[in-house]
Amino acid sequence: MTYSIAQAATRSGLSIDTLRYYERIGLVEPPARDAGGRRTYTDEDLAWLYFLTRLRTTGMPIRMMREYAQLRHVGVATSARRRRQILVEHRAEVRERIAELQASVEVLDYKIQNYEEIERRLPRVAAENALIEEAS
Amino acid sequence: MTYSIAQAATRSGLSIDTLRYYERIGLVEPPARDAGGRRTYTDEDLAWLYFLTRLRTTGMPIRMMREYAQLRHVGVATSARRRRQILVEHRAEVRERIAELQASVEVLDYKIQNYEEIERRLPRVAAENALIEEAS
DNA sequence: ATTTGACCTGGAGTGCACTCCAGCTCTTAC
DNA sequence: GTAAGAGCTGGAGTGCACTCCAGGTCAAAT
Repeated sequence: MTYSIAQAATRSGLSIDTLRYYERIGLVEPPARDAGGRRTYTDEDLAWLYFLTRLRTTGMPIRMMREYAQLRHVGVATSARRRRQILVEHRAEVRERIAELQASVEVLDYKIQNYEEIERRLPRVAAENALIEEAS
Repeated sequence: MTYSIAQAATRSGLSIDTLRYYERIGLVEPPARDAGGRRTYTDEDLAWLYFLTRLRTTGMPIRMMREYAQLRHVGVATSARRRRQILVEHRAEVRERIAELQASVEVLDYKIQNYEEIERRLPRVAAENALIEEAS
C-alpha cells in the first residue's frame, strides 16, 4: 500500500508543502516515485512522519531532528547510542517544559481567581476594584 | 525603588532590546524617565513583566498578550470579564498542550526503551539489529 | 576636560519553519 | 484528443519574535 503526497499529508497532519520541504532539508528520505515521477509514500514513511510530528510537537528544533534523521542512515551499530542519547536529553527538556507550563497554569489560576473575586464585587462597589486590581 | 533598564532586564530575564521592543509594540506602558531621559522601571512594572514572561512561557502569541495588556488600561469595570475570559481560554490551551507533551514523552519512552534493548544485544549480534530497528 | 560606559532612537537584519507561486508535466475522465 | 486536476521544480515570500546596528546624548570617574 502506498500513498500519494495528498494522502500522506492528510494522514500525517502535515501540509503537502511541508512534506516537500522536509524532504528538501533532509528530514525525510526522498520517497519512491511512480511512473509519472510522483512521490509514493509507504506505511514506513508515514510512521517516520508520525514520529517527526511527535518530535515537532515537543518543540525539538529541526536541526536536531535532522541530526537524528541522518543517524538512521549510517547503520544501527554505529549510531544507536547517539540516537538514544538525543532522545534521552530531549525527554528531559520536555519534562522541564511540562513543569514550566504547570507552574504557569498556577499563575493563571491565581489571576483568574482574582478576577472572579472582582466580578463578584463589581455589581456592588466599583471604586473598590482599583484597589483589588492593584493587589493582583 | 526604581530600576535601570539593565536591572529590569536582569530581574525579568528579558534582554534590554526585548524590553524596548515590548514597549514599542504596546505590550508594556512606557516607563517613567529620569532627568537624563533614561527609563526607570518600578516594582509594579517588573511585576507586569514577570506576568508577561509567564504568558510567553505558555506560548501565548504577542498579539493576544497585547490585547490583554491594553484591556488593563480601559478600566476594571469594563474589562475584567474579558480579561478573565482570555485567561480562562488560554489556560485550557495550556492544559491541552501539557497533555500533548505528556503523550509525546510516552512516545519517547517507548523509543528509548527500544534503543536500550538494541544496545543490550549489540555486543553479541549485529545482524539482528536491522530487524529490531524495523520493528520500532 | 576628556574618556568611559550606559542608555537613547529609528530602522535594518536574523533565524525559524513554513507557505506560496509560476510555469511546467502527467494522468484520467469525458 | 482535449480539458481538468494533481503533482512537479526552483525560488521567492511570510509571520513571528526578537536582535543588532549606527550615530548620538548624558553622567560619572580620572
